[in-house]
Amino acid sequence: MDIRTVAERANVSIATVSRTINHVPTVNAKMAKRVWEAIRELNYFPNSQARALVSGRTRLLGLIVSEITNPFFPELIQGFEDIAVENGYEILVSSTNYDPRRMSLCIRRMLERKAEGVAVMTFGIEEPLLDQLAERNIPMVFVDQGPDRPGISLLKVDYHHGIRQGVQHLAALGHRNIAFISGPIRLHSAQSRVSAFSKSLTECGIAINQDWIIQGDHTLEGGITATEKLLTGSRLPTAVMCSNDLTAIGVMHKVYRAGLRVPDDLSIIGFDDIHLTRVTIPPLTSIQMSRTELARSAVNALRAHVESTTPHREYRIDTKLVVRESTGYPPGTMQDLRGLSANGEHAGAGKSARH
Amino acid sequence: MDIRTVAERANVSIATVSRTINHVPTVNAKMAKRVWEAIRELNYFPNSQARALVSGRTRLLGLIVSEITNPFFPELIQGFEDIAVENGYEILVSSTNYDPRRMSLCIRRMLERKAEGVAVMTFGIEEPLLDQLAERNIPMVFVDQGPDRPGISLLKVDYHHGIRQGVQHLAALGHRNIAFISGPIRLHSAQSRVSAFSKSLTECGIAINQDWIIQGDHTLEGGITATEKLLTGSRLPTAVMCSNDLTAIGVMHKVYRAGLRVPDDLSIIGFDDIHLTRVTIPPLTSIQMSRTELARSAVNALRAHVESTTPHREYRIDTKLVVRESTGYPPGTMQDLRGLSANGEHAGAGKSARH
DNA sequence: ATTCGAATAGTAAACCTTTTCTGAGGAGAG
DNA sequence: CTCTCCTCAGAAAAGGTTTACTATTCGAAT
Repeated sequence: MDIRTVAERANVSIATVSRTINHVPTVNAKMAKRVWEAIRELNYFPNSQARALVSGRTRLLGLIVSEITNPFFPELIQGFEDIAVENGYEILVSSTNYDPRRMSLCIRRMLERKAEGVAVMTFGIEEPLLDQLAERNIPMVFVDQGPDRPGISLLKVDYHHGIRQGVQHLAALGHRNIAFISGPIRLHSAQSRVSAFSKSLTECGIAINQDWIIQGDHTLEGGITATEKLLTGSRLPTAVMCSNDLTAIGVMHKVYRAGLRVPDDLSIIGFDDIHLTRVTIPPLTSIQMSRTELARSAVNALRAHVESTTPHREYRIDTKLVVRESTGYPPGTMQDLRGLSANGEHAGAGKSARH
Repeated sequence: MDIRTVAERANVSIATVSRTINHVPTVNAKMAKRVWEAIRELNYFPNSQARALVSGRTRLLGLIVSEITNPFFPELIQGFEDIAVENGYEILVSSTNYDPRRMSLCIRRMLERKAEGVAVMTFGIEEPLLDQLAERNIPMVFVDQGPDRPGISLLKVDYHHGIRQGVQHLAALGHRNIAFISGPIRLHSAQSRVSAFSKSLTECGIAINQDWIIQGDHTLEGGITATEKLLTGSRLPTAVMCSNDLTAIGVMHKVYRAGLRVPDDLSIIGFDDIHLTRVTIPPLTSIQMSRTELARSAVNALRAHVESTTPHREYRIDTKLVVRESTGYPPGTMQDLRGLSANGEHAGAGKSARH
């Protein structure tokens, strides 16, 4: 069943049917009504491939993420999809699993399916591969950094703001020995987070201990491994900041395994503020990077390029600290309060600090 | 740039190029080589819409899930994608968010994009809507139940096996007061899990207390709310089984908030065995339903229909108990052991039971 | 030498739309 | 009443591929 069937049924030409479907204003209201009726009766819907083939417009936005099993990304995908659909686009999601081979498959898929724009949310560097997209003038959005070309916009995340809040929060509680578990340092975003951390430490007058800056990989397991390294070190920090929440959850787990308590023995701060932070034990203090903002800006940027309405080169994304219960005073301070919390009441609740 | 450009460059007709690309055996090796070279030099790739339009084959498999932010689903999607790609298919994922309106959008998208087969992994009932797919003879896969028509396969999950193992495990530890937090009971799968639970209790000679069968909604919040209900009841169960892991994590959180300990005061068993169960505090005993199995069977079933090689009507999916540390003896028993674990060593590790 | 058949390249139709261009009909102006 | 202009429906081309059909070449069989 195709547009011709509808045309016959409504007693009009296929051109009229097409125009009706696409809401072209020059079609007579009476005829349009006949057409819509025929469409409903036949349960007709247009063939998107034929449509795309002739019009050159697929109304498809690509989204490349690194890992779909990291809860951060599904939340991002959800937002991206919602906003894309709101604007009449469909989305095509692909994940790289940090594998350059898969990255090139992703790109190929975007090309084959003729995505009109692609958001590259891998938080990393795969530029050489992405040249294929640039060559074909497909608008793109990157996070943090990207080639300076027309058709490319950047989502500039202000890591420093949130991370500084985190460090200040810890400093205010009395922490001076703060470790950082980074993401894979080949990722821009991971580097930016580390340097925002270092900078913030300096701002707070805290010395940087290189042994306490450990490379993780943004996974649960990475958090666990990094914590093992930290625990076997000569001196323990009193607080750990993590490059993402999954890492932080891994840290919490390992700390628990080691018989230590959060935040009594160690304060922990995550990054991303995924939904799960609300139910970890104790709930995780984290630096929020809004998925909705990220998604909205990405879609808007791509739309602006596609529909050639003055796109911006950069879109700013805020981060901010969300204090929960995984941060508290460093061990050895406030012994009076600590004594009080040793009864039936559970750890974090009684003594964790709130801003 | 199109197939014609390639043809000119390789000095052959477009038909030969097409045949080369599609590995049609009747093309002369020498020419094929020339064609491949031209393709590489031009960086050509075929237009998938044009291809699909004329051949009628999109090589696209649809996957409809209920919720992308529930970690179970990304794990499932990942598996589905991997196996689909292995077999030369691409996938089109859509989530319903338990909203019938979104479900019909999902279906429409599947139809418009001409998915060759659709796996409906919502674990629920939306059959009337899915008739549109059935009408057009699109092969489908459902979990547990589905209309009995040609072109439709079922993934029969053996809930009873895993859940019985769970109940037996609890019974062996001495539990007699076991609650169950179900999913939304309009879902087949949720119903099946409850009835498998009830049946298992009976098998173990444990009385069923209807007050302890509480409806949740497969979310963290649902787990928290259900636990609140449980806690305000006149009598507390000593163990809780949950219809999924997210619910269980919600329960653990609420139990922690209430100042109770897992498993000392309450044993908890989840369902699904998502990756996160390994790092909850304590690690969650859960009933495993393999995402890989589910994904593989779904893809295989769809392939069998599409490629019309004898598809099966049913594919069996196993479940099995994975014991971790959220289950232990009920409170009030084994006081001797309990006393021992009150020192620095952390709760679960010392006294939780392993099979 | 002629015919036949196999192998394989090329031609053209088909897939289903959108969109440009053409043309019909009606209204308004002279 | 005729002419012009405007509105809007229809015809037809275009988009990039696959594939059925046709054509060519070459070798083998008669």
